[in-house]
Amino acid sequence: MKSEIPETGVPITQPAAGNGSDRQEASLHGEVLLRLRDYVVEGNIPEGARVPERQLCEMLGISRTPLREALKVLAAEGLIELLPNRGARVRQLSQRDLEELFDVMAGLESLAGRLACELITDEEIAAIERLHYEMYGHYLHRDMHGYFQINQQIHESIVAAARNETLKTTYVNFAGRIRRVRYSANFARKRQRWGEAMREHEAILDALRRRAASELSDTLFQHLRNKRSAAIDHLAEGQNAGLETTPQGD
Amino acid sequence: MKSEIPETGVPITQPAAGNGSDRQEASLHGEVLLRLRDYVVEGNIPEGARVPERQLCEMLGISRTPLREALKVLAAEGLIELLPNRGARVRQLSQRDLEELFDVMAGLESLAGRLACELITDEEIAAIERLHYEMYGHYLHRDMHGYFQINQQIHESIVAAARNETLKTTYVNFAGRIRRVRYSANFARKRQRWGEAMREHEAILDALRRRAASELSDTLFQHLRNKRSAAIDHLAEGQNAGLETTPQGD
DNA sequence: AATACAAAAAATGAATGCAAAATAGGTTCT
DNA sequence: AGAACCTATTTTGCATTCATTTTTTGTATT
Repeated sequence: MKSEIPETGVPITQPAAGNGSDRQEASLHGEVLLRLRDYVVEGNIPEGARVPERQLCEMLGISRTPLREALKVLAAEGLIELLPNRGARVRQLSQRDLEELFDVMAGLESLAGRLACELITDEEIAAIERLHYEMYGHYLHRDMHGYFQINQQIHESIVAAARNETLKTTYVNFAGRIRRVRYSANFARKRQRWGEAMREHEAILDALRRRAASELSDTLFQHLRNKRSAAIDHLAEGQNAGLETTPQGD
Repeated sequence: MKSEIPETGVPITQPAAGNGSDRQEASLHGEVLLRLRDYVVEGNIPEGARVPERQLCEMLGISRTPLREALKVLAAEGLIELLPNRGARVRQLSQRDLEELFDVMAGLESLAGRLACELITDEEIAAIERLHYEMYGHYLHRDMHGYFQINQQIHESIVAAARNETLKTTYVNFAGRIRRVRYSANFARKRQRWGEAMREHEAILDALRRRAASELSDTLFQHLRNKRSAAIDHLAEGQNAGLETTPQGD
């Protein structure tokens, strides 16, 4: 097997019928775009692997026209790259690329926190506090999966509280790019970072309660920066060790 | 004239030949994308105007396939929107959309400033200082155009100093979305904001010299926030007064 | 005259077809 | 045997064609 994509394809038989997912998209192009984006984000295609259009068409059960449109969009989103006359391949992210991505994410969350301070309600803060304590429970039980999930919910809640759809969309886009790597490399937070991260989260909550915009902005940025270091370190180790990809991992 | 696009089209006769612009793009799709993006950003198509594919094809001298690919990408970039079976139209930005865009821009620049503090050289700071004094000259001479131009250069310099290509790309994308509106509405900074803006710029420079990351982040954000208010106010006035579009303005 | 309906025209979404480029495979030459 | 070259196959980029859907135009009815 020389970097061929695995065939996990379920053809798009019923474009807008009940297919488990709640999103509906009238056009074939849109459906293909959603499917293909997930497919790439979930790490089903090895990095840098060449992706013959034909094969994807068969996998999705469509012709090349809508597929190529979707590929162009995914390229614009930064998930894949299109080499002239040489097809699409999954974008290979260098360590530097990842650092950049993490920093932009940090900036976006930092912005989200700043904006959130302006209009967030007591109820929203209370909801985040509940999540925080729930997460603390997972921390005490050393339940990494649960912890990670709630952690993500907290960050999403802050972004939601910013009340800025443009920001949210951008945030989701970048999160997808990173998630691809996360899926592929299956990296998790280092155990030793846990306590630190919990303390940072408490500082975040504290600043949020006081609606201290600048302070929250700083705290969030620093928190994400620390995350970045842990992730990059872990990834570097994995790369050196020739880590195999684990598509379904989480 | 019922919102038809004006015909300013120069067909793409020589895809990669010396066409004034320094960018070269091998594929027809890429060329079309660049041309069309500029065309939209420069405000050549009225907001919300329907854009018949056929007409654009004739204007660019190509078939519908590469054009449609480009349209999909522009839609993904947020410049136009594609209504199912009803064609593409230039995305109409509500006042809320603009506020969101400005805030995201503010967040990105704020991030840029924060990152810039980490690695910016004395030479880069000196260059920005020179720009600052040049801008001050324009301010004294009440040369709004010159002022505006240098102002933009300063902000771009800060983004460049962040040494983050991902951030820069995102920044340019959002700047384009706003620029479209700027071109169309031809809004300029209010005179009364000038003095204020100059003082803010001095504070920015000051924080930059001291590499005070958090402070610079705050100052930049606040500066952009103030810009936002001025722009939104101006735009609201213009809309109420039924301001006509001035594509070539600047 | 205004509304409702129906047919025609046009525009969109997607599939197919075709030429050019790239890759693969085989052959020749050193 | 290995490198260079040439041919065949595959793949890509774009144009064209076809089927739907939308929009327009025309007609009939109240």
